[in-house]
Amino acid sequence: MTAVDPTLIDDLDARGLIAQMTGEDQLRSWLADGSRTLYCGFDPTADSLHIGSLVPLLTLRRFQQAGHKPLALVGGATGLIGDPSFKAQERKLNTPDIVANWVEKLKQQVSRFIDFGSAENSAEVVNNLDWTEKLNVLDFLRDVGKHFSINNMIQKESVKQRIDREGAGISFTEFTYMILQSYDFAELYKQHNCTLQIGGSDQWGNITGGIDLARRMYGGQVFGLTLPLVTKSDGTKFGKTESGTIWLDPAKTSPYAFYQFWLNTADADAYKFLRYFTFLSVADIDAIEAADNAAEGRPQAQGILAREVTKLIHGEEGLIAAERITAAMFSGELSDLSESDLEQLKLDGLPSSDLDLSTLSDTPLTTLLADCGMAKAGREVKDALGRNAVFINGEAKGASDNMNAAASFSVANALYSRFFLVKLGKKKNHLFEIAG
RNA sequence: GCAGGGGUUCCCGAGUGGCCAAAGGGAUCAGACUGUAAAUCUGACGCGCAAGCUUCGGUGGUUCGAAUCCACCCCCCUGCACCA
Repeated sequence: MTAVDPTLIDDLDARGLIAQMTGEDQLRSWLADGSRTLYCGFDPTADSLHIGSLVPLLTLRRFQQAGHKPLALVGGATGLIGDPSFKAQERKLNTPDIVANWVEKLKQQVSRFIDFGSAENSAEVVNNLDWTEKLNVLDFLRDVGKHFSINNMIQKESVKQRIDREGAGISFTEFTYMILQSYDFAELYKQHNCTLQIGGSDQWGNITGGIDLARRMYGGQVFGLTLPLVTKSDGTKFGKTESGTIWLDPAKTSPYAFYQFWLNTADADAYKFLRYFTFLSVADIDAIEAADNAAEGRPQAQGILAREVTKLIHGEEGLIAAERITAAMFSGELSDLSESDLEQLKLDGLPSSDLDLSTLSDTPLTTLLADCGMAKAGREVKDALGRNAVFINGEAKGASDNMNAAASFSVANALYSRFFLVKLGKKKNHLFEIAG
């Protein structure tokens, strides 16, 4: 039997990672007394997870490090239905082939965060479609549905607003989601002796549903633990930026952009995020906070956070690439960059595109920079030009340069006759390479 | 099905014949201040370098002129009825 770390719950608690749990004392001793199997579900709602799923994902890993066996459940079945929990509106159903495709991608992604190789508590990925697919309706209704009381289900906070609220409503399909997820827990209890489900705090209703079902169907005593929803001090939504969601897939959010996201964390959130998203000890994080408070000026927390999380998600190479670009864009002199440095930045994931000089004469900068994705619309570029906040190879451009892109992008001005590094505002950079 | 309420620019939400690309707030972008932070202040915020162009559920109409008026249609909500 694998040795377990009995302080796990205390550590999670100290990190602020426990929103709710069932049978606290019982659960503590249950986890302290032996290696247990737990699971967390991830529904395929896109072709990649985003940082919203990071807290549960990393928590699975914390359990594994403490000697427990994690199961990552990918919701091939539940993804076909859609979880109504705290959703304001009914969602559109995705087609089975799309969901199946996403399931495959999530399986691979999830696999990188927990350890499958080694020990007795090696992780597994399971798919609830495997046991739901062959279930027929009548059996489901008789064997599973009988254990659920509609009276209880409509009391759940997670669906209450959909039931009470004007203008929303809930379909039978989504309403049934809770039953499906409950069935997962019961099934995992039977198949894997899985006795704990973790998830975001929005999953509480679904988790307690599963606990009841496992008891009713198999007489099993199982537990639930939920993790807090990540919030930001300024009240805006965590995990989104102007350019959209922060994904875990490096093809969707480059390690550089990922690193920058964490680096830009507000002071008020930085230490909380260190506790949530890194494996640094709580004592170390407290020490960092104390040191930052004592010091003048810029805190070190964001840098540590960005490094730790980027390394966790994108590995050492991803981190190095992100730091290389950051150094070049925010501190380095352009003249310090060698030709191969520039080539490397492009490979590292600095946004870049090819430039055809021959078509430049009638293209305003506003169009050019909006099209390459630096700004959402020409208007933003225009605004920046009006404030001399556009730099091409370090040279400030103003409104009068707008119609004269050809002069700004001339071979003579190019770095190594090939590259243009364009900066819009303080934080947006783009590398152009002369095509051909 | 009947009655009533409603569909406005990313979101919330004003606007009921011209002064409306459409108040206000949020989100977002840029600038100042800083520390690639927060707060604050400034500017931008349908598209377009511009001239100008395209919007207010849809289609048609009235009018010199419509988000605003009329007709029909679609969708949502609330009652009631129908169904059982």
